[in-house]
Amino acid sequence: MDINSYKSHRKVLAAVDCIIFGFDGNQLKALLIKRGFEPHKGRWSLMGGFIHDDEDADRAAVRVLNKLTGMDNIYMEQLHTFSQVDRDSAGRVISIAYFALINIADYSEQLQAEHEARWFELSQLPDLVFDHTAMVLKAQESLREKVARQPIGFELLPSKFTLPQLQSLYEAIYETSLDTRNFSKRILALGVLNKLDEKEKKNSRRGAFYYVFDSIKYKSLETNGVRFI
Amino acid sequence: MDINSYKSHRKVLAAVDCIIFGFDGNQLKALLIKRGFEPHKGRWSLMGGFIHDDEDADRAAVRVLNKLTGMDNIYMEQLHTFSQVDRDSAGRVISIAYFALINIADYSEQLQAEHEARWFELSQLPDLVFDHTAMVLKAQESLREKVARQPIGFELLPSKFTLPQLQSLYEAIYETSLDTRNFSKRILALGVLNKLDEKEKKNSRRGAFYYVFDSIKYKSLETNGVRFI
DNA sequence: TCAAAAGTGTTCTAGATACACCCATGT
DNA sequence: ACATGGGTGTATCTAGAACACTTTTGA
Repeated sequence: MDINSYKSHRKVLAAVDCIIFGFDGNQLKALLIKRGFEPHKGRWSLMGGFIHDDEDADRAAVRVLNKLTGMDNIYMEQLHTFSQVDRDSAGRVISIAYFALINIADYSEQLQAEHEARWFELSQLPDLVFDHTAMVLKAQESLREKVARQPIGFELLPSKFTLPQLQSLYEAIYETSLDTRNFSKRILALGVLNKLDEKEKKNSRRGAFYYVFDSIKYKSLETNGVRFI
Repeated sequence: MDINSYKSHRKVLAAVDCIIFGFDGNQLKALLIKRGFEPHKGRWSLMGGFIHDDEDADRAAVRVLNKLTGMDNIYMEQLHTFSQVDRDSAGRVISIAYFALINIADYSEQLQAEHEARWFELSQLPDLVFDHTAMVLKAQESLREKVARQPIGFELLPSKFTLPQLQSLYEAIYETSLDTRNFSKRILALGVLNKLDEKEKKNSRRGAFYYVFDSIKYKSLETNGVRFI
């Protein structure tokens, strides 16, 4: 704080916007809504909301996400604050952007309909209001950095998943292709996956074994940080 | 944005606070000021200020930093936004924190006196107002992550510097000690340093050669990212 | 029996680490 | 001559990259 009186400074509206990532087994996607009010009513937008008097930005982001998805305990982290003077055409609003990772299959069709929400491939985003496109791009960049060092990629998958699914998630995030042998070696060497007896049979005749986390080792990786890719 | 009218939401004050890192050749330090106004007048604090109507947070941070140091073109990046409801005892203020890297030798004694500013070792910070201690800790963490992948460590040094100085900078940032041979091998292998004929003779009888960046290769590292450590 | 995805091992290479002595110079 | 910090090379180890075939099973 510099100059004396707090009173001599104009206040601003403070909002949060959520970049919600999901993975459909194949593509990395972002959840967008049709904006329900002016300005730009009817255009595609990130889900967002103003910060209330009695909550900080983190709680506002959780509230906003919960409103759209009905979900709690979602992985979410603050991304960046966007504060261009004219970013919102309706007045001075600074927005604290968050990104969230959810298991796309858990997302209720009903809520989706209610909010006119839709999953978009990142390579095929529609025109977005304000600076929301920049937010999504920045979130994607940050996701790539994060997911290489913290075990958060799993947040995008169901609790049981197969190695081919996990590999395909990493391939989608990095827009690259990985060697199956090296991938499974490295991931299994981390010792955070437990193999189940059960197989997933939708994708192949042979079927692929399901895995789940060893949540104890998983936590220790979370605090220490590791190279996943 | 969620619920309709922008008008139904209370506005907040928006500020920036700067964590200013400097390196004295030995220790990594942060620049703090004696707060000149209430609340908490006279206590140690980060340099900060409110965001003006006609500027975004980045520009506010540059302005605030310039006011304290007289410097321009300083490396600075947004760190995190702090928005706890009661973080500022004088009212609702959200603060967008930035960290800056400066060459400590460039910082004018005169301005230091004017603002009652002082460099503090990170391990010996005084009590700080509000959540400023948390800001410094987060900045330190972020600096460590950043400096390993981007060639920003150099911002803390004079334009001519010696290998022992550079090594000692990395040792200070990571609070570790590095092998001299391996360090010089790796750094020189990056090909971003040019050796001068001149020697720095203050620290030893023999003297250590000065180096400067090869700014062209340096830029390409900046965009691509590399492992420095 | 065949199509389609799952699963698995070895070699090679490059980068990281460990490690110790001589050099230059001012006093 | 000696004390102090500067500068350099080699051997070893480890993690990552490259690479192709066999297995399973439903249709």
